[in-house]
Amino acid sequence: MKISTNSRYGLRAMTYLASQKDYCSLTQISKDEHISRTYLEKIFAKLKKAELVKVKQGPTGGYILAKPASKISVLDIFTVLEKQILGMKCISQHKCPNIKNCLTYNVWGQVENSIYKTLKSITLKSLLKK
Amino acid sequence: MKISTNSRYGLRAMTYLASQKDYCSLTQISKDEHISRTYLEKIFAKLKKAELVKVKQGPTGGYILAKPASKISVLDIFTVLEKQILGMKCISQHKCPNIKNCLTYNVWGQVENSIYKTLKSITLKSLLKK
DNA sequence: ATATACCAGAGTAATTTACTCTGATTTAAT
DNA sequence: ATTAAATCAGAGTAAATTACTCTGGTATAT
Repeated sequence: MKISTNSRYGLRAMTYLASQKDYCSLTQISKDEHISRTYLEKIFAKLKKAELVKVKQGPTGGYILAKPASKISVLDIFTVLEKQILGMKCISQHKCPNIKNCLTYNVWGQVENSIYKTLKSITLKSLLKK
Repeated sequence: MKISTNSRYGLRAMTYLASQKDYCSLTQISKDEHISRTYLEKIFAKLKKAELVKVKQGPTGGYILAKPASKISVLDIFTVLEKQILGMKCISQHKCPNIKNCLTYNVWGQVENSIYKTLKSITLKSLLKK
């Protein structure tokens, strides 16, 4: 069980943005965080669509948080970047034919819940305080 | 983020054992739970090594829980079958060179902790009560 | 005008997953 | 003792996923 590179990079990039005052270019984030720029582009396309960041194009442009760092949780970010926080087909798409009799089914819901709760409690601001 | 088939099958098989009084053969579990027998063999080799199940060989043999169902948690099972509950290299193997300055590092520990706590609180017995 | 940014989609190598196949070994019941 | 039913062990593999890159755009502030 692990968190995808997508989410991990996204979290790092968002934490980086939270630590900056002005717009940051992807090239800059790419250099400082050692993440491929083209890969960052994919990630930021999603973050933008979800309105977690704002864009300014052209020279001196880049990305900036769309909200205060205290209002953006890790859950907000992972929800956008992780296909599913806990991607069990039997939970998400009701794919398992035996779901009604499945004794283990409840486990996944409980685990998912506790992950949600934890991720929601961590904001970008709280990460900066370190 | 998802739990491996290994762990899911293992949990189902262990829950099955918990619901039975006597030794169960892998062929029987395989049929009832629709899991390939050879695949089950791999899983049970690990469960046996971890002393979560006991073996009786020969005809009428098979596997049985090594402890009461109330004393076996889902965490016990996943610890054996999941390579790592939350397999982030930066947590487990100290692979990241930037770990000391990493602001996001704490997130993984907190998530891991909450998963642990949840999995530990669920016993095989509690799953049967449904 | 143009440099510097973002946008978009196809492509891909490496890794991981979820198994199977084959054959040996052990042991309880007869 | 025989044998049938079980476990044990290790190599092999097809399919899916991951973690990217490559190419060629488009938008816009200076």
